[in-house]
Amino acid sequence: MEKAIIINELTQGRELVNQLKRHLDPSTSRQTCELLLDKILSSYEKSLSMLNWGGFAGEPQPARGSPHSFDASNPRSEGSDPDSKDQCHRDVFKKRKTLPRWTEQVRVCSGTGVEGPLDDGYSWRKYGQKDILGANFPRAYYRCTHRNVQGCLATKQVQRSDQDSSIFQVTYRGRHTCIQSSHLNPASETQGPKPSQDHQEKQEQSQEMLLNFGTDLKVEELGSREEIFPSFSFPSTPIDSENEESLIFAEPMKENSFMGNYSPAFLSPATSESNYFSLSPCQMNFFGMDHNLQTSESDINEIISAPTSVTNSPIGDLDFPLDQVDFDPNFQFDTSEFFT
DNA sequence: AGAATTTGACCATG
DNA sequence: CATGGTCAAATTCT
Repeated sequence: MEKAIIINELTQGRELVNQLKRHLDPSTSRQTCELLLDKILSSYEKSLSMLNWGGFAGEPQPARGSPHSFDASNPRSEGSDPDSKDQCHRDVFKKRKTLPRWTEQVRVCSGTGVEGPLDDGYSWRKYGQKDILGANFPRAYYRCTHRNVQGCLATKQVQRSDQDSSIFQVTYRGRHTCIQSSHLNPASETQGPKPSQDHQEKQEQSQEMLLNFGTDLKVEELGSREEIFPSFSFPSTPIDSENEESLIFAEPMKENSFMGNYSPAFLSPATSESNYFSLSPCQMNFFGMDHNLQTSESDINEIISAPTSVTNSPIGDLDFPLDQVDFDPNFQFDTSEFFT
């Protein structure tokens, strides 16, 4: 498993080098080249760190959702009693706090200029939209379509970037506990749902995403950064400083037949958005999975008071802040210029 | 008809 | 009180 990931990383590094090679002409901005170099370095760093520690420094995805009870997760059940409504509200927010949260920057580039809904392989249902202070574009709120059916608590927010309207910042919250009916893998179904299947499932997801992107939108993952650190699990870490993840492009290797000729649509820090549009539709779909997801528990009491997942799962619950220890301390965050 | 989206109102939080 | 997040009725879409 880890071997495959490392191979992924290294292969990406090779591809990036190839890309850089193609960029070696005067027309390409030095910035772009440096960006590629950063990515290449990140790829190698990641691989090395994985080899060094024998384990995966950061989980590619957090564990599947903790077994919150469905009832609790569905506060709105046509509540006729206003009092209970308030109570439920509180529950909702409590839950929210305990959910892992991470953000990804996604660039949507389509030849026709149609910025469509970002399809990340899950089915989302929009439940709100809000104008955000200081932002040119409203923020859209989505939750998993299967929330009511399966109690899946995953939500996401999509915020279009002010500077580059082709960039969306997607903030995910909570993980999918639902089963995507679109692709029920019979092989894995027979094994039953086990916590240890997370990697596999996530990989399926990303593959599916790739397929979706291939036929529909071209989406690039630009990067991601973790937002929140609870204060207690990592006292020695400067909490105020944000940790920025380098760009990791972990597309599944098996279906990369289209990999040969992707265009240099590789972006470009927010400074050079204009020439990006001049490019023809992306020929390459890169999808980067975030390898440094962390949970964001802000209330220790809640963690302690919700030990169900810990006791139920032999593997342990990655919702638990301990998995921040997995955060690779030696990893270099050298792509900070990437973000505004 | 049922599902999804829109949109103003409501609520918690700082 | 301003702001961000969510609800839910109304509306649109399939």
